[in-house]
Amino acid sequence: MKRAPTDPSVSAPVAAKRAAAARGFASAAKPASENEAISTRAAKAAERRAAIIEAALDEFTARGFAATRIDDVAKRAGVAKGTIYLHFTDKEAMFQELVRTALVPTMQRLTAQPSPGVSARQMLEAFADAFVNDVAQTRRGDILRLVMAEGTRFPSLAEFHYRNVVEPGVAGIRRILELGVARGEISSAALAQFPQLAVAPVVLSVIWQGLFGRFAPLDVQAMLRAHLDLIFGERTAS
Amino acid sequence: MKRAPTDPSVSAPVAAKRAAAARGFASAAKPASENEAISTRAAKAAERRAAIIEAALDEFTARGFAATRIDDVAKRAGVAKGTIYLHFTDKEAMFQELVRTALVPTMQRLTAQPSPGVSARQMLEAFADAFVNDVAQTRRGDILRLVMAEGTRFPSLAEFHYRNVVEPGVAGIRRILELGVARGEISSAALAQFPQLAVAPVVLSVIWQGLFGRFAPLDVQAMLRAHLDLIFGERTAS
Amino acid sequence: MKRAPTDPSVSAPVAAKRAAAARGFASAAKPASENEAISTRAAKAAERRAAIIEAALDEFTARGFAATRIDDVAKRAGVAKGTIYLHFTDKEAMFQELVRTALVPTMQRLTAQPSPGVSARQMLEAFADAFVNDVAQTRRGDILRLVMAEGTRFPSLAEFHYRNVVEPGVAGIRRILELGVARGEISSAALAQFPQLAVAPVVLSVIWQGLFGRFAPLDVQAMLRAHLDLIFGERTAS
Amino acid sequence: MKRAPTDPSVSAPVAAKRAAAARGFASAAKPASENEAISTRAAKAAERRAAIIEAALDEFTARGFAATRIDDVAKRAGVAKGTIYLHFTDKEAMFQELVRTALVPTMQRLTAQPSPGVSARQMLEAFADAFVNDVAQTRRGDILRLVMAEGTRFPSLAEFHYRNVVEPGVAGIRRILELGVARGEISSAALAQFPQLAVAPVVLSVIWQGLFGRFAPLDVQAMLRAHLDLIFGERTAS
DNA sequence: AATGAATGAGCATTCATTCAT
DNA sequence: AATGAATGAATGCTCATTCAT
Repeated sequence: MKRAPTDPSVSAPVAAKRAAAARGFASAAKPASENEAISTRAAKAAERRAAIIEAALDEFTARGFAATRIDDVAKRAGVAKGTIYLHFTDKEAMFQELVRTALVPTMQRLTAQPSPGVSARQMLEAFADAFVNDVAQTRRGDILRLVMAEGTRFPSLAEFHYRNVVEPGVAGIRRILELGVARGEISSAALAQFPQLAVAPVVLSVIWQGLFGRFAPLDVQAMLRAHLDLIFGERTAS
Repeated sequence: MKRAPTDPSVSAPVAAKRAAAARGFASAAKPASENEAISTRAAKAAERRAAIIEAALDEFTARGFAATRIDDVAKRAGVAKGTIYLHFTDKEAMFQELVRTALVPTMQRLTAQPSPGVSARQMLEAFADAFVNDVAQTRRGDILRLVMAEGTRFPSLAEFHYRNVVEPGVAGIRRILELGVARGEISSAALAQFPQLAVAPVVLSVIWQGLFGRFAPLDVQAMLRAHLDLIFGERTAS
Repeated sequence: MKRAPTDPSVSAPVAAKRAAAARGFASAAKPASENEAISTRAAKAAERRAAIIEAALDEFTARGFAATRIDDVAKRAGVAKGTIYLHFTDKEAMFQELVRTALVPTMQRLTAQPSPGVSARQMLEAFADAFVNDVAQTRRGDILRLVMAEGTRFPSLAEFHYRNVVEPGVAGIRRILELGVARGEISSAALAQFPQLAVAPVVLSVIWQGLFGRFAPLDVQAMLRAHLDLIFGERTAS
Repeated sequence: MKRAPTDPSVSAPVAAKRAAAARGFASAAKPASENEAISTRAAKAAERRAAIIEAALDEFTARGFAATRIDDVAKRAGVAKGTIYLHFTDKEAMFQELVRTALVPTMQRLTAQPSPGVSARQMLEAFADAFVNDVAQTRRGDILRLVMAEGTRFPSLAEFHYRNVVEPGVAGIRRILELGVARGEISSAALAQFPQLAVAPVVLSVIWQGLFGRFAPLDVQAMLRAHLDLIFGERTAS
């Protein structure tokens, strides 16, 4: 099994710059210093940390936990190997810390409070669209895949995601489904008992694209729409 | 990440014996000699090979490819390390060889020819039952999970499974769905366009049980039944 | 360093046959049984032993001691690995036994009694010709090279060759040189003190051809003749 | 073949110190900093590299390429195994790199421009003396032996030495011989056609001392002098 | 804080030797 | 005697982690 560079087009320093501007993932670490010109020690440290996180995610999603080398993460982040250990106690801590925080905000947004006057179908459509736009087509999809792939080896990680991503997500979906049943939009009461059924195509799409996307890509959006038709009992034209 | 024995209750010799009786995986290698007492060289070799396969599957499913040590496979199989290299050229060949062949026969059986006079619902029910009995509750479920987890790192493996497991499986399901639509059992024509929707809960269940089964087990059978109700438009009692 | 087959054109069975007919090296082992048709156990064993010796020499000269694999010797000899251990206690014993006996008879012939009425020059010419024909152009040259290459690591082997090949050889040459001096053929008396000087070009040629022969072959015969001219004080035409 | 320490009298730290003072081999790496007390990172690295080179030469010359263990080189150099891989990509690269550079400067000096007003005999005498002092009696002699022993297995190494050591050396000797012929010092014109004849005793001495030096040492200096007498046609007193 | 050279435990693979058949 | 499957010690190389600068 040869080892290939994850992204040879990105040189280390460029990667560092790009990483410094990482959206979302490490925003908490960089307190948006009052002035861009001001570059305090703390700001620099935050930048570095963000670069490391960015690089680590790239490597971990591309290679998995075991096959990722700290050396490569460091190179990609544009820092020295030792620097990583100033931010993370060890490789596993880095992995778990990164993967833990990477999805929570997104999932919280995805399963946010439904607006009152909206139909269940519209809610699920919004959810599906958000998933396609914010997860399936971004690096978050890779992270989701990573959690599924490595979760078995990191029980605490799996449980963390269950508590913070899956459970709330399923609960949110269930609320929507119950609303749909209550309003008569959905005829199958069993669906609310297994909200997983509503999410299953999302899980499948993540796996599918990761394994087969290269040669047999799936039109996730269309599939999710067909799924909603199924749930809401609408007969689609053949 | 501390390394723990995958199954400390099984001593090496016992493992070897158990392996000798391995169901399915290496059956081709042991031609069921006329008499059990007969123990030819070939039979012994087949036994050993079966033991290695068994052990390797245990270790690979428990730890993943990278974290599995040949030494542990050997110990678990009750053979010396060198013996493994009499049967497989290297670790990766062993991994791919095992995982490639492990699912194909089962999947072929699962998606076999539907009996003529049977309803689409019955067919899918049979499929769901077979999956629960032969995959979800056996080691094949672990292997399926393993393919999902490592497939990204082994493109040829992913493609092999696509061609030999996924594509035929999806095609089989599609035929059933089309039959259902033709017979009026299924109202949603879009389903036949995305047979993946019919299989999605199966994929979800594999992932779910692998990650969360320990603390939040899923009643896969019940879920699949609910899913069929959804597909066939039957309103289940709440 | 990739490992390449020493002689891919020779298949194992053919090699065995050819080995069975090995000239010289193992003749002592095959007592020329009364009748060729008779193939006693002993004769078969001798044949096998000869095949092993032949194969071992091929491999050892091609790869050196450390890089030669018993497995390859067995394959080349057309016998099973275990069979080798019926004839030799271990790899080193095989190596030493082979290399020890391979040169002695030849060297004895090369330094045999000088015919009485022959000039010193003629004697040395005969020696040079014999060396070129029987050593430089045959596998014995490889063996000589092998001894030079591995001798440092096998002190007893080096000493054996000193006692049985070098010492007698040098003594023989010295006798010839003294004869030449006594007869007035040779003017330099110092030569007889260092008979090694007379043999030095022979040693050089073995090394040279082994290392550089591929791209810078040496005309050994011509060089040896020039050397004789030097020794016997004849001025060669430019 | 029992494995014995090459030089048990030298403890690791001592070896490192000694290596730091290695003559010639790694001189380029240590830029002779202004003050001996100054110990920059670069200097330390150079020291380490020199220690590794020294140790590796010891081991390689004592055991040959295949039988040398990286572990032993590391121990002897007083560094950890991994450190070696910071300086050389792998064992073969280390071997070739060391052996390639070890002889070139010496050989260049040996075959340097002859002073104009000097006789051919004096030139060859200077060459012989330099060889005895700088090669035969130093570790360079071992390296030369090593090249002869392993050259067959490393064609590129053999060719490198041919181009950089042998070819220029032979050319230099040839020039001297031609000068001698032109001046009437040398009567045999054939000698200039085979300058190898002038070097042959040098080659023989390297081999001889390596194989038989322990129990039958050769007075190389005297032999080379006798050889010069032979070349220049002087009759030595018996 | 940052660096990156140094460390050494860890692991895949090889191969001489043994021994049951 | 002959076989070749099985063994397991040996060894090259990797890479997470440490620490002197």
